Amino acid sequence: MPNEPVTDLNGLTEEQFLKTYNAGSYERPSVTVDMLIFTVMEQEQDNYRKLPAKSLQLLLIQRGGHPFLGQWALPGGFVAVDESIEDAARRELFSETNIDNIYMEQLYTWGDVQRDPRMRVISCSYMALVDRKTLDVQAGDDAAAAAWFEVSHRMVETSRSEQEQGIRQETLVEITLQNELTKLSGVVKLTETVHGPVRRVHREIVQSDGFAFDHLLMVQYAIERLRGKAEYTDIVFNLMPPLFTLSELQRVYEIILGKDLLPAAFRRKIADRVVETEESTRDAGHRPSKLYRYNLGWDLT
Amino acid sequence: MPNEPVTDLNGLTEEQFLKTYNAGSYERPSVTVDMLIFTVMEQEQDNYRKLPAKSLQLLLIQRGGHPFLGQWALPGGFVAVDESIEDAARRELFSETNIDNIYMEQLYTWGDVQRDPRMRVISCSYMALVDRKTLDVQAGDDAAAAAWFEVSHRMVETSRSEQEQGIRQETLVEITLQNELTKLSGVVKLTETVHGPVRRVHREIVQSDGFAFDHLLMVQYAIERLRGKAEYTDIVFNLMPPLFTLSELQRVYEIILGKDLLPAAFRRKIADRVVETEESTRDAGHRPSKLYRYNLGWDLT
DNA sequence: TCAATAGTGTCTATTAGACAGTATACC
DNA sequence: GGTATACTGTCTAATAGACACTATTGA
Repeated sequence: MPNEPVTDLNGLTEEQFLKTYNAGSYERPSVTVDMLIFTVMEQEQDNYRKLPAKSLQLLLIQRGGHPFLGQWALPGGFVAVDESIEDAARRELFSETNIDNIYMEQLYTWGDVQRDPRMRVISCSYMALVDRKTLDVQAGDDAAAAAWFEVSHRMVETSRSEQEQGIRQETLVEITLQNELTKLSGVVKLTETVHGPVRRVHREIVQSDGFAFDHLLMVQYAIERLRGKAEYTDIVFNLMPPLFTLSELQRVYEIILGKDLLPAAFRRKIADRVVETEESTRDAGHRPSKLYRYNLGWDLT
Repeated sequence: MPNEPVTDLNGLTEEQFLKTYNAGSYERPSVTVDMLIFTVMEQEQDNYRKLPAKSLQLLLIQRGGHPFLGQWALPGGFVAVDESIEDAARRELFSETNIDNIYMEQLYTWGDVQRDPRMRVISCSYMALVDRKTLDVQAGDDAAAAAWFEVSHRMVETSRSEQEQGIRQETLVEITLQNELTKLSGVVKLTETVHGPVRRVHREIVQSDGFAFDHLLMVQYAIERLRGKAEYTDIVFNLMPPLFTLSELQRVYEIILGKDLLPAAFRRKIADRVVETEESTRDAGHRPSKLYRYNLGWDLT
């Protein structure tokens, strides 16, 4: 006994409605994805004894056309109408790295009206984390002017003012991206207003040298998120190779958190996220170190 | 001494390029915002001594046309081409609540191809938190079929399987929204896969009774985020009136976190986020309670 | 007086921070 | 042997959990 189908004010059933539906021709924004692909690289060491220094790296692409010709931008592209946003992001990610199964998460959707001088473009940003060793197997590849840049950032100034309605705090964050050939830098102003319990953060580019679009904001946001998540998730392990020493792991945490950690406390804390293997490092100018791997599902029931 | 302007392969400067730029006429998705507006309400109490019970509430709107005619959906609307996403969200928020300066944060952007049966629609979801007392001043207003629903959710089943490549864990979350007139319920399946350190979460509606579109997923996601943020931010204070007792505050935390807290420990923890006032409650059938207000900028330098 | 909530003191368990001290390969 | 890193033991400080206890109002 079939139900009577629901009809709307025009007496149409849902099926009839959809058949005759006309999407209209009003103006729509374009939608893109922008990828923040991070990895950790080791620098060469002169002293055979010392461990190689590590640094956080970000993949950028040099623009070959207007606007922002010659400047550096995040890899990305348009989302097709018959493709989900996540699929578009994975497509871009794969085309840059040639690897599958990379950690990726949606970060934020940037929707200011004037963020692209050509037309209205809304951009959904994704952060991806890759282990450099896996990446080495097959990298470089196509993407003409893609390059890795060492990421560094620091707070250069903070000012605070109390107003009738609340508090306003401004922080300037200087972000530098550099490699052997190029050095890019810019400053993002974070304005935090507290009005009652309502906190609002506003980001603004106050100085930018070589960055296309609003991508500097995305970089700042991504670093902030990476830092935050490093403290309460296992996100950092996505930057590690399958086998690693606890010192290496600690270095990566230190780079991301921007502070030194005490070995004893660090080891205690990550003890159950990690499994010791039989293998160890060799040929270092010092005591060898046990290699560990990530403990799959340590936190699941 | 002006720099030589950069020209592209066609010999155009950026200015010339933008003047002649043609956005093309390929198909674009529509972009909407969907608002998750939460508040906390008090139920009437029969026993004059007892404190009124509180519950988390979400604002929904009953659809007056196809598709999903008669079902309930999150308030929302299209983002105009000359309006930022955030402006669109604030516009929607204001049109539902008639108040300004409400806490609002971007949650997630939903981009599956088939999420709207009419056409390709990408939706950016925002969560807003309002104190019910402020809201009472002027609410109800226009929005024909808007109504508050009590939100409850519980895990109904968890299963776990180990595969060659990693671990897969499925959790069913039952979400119920109800008020005096209507009871909606649905089940969301969360699939968490761990493959190496790469964790991925997939959400899927497995049963839905009265919810339009994929809005049940948004509700589940928002609850998860609210819970998470309650633990490490002051987000909860956005649900409180300007003056509140510590017991009231504790109840709201308990509702959101889904567990009971010990008064002594709770008071210690929030002690410096809060300022005692001269006022206290009266006419309760028991010892009166000091009223507190949020301590603006307690964490800023 | 008593029901119901408000609020405090204190013991214990757990976790984080600090730092000294031992261990070990390789040139 | 000396250098640079690997790793552990233990004291202390800070924080969270548990729970008993006292305080205060209005019907």
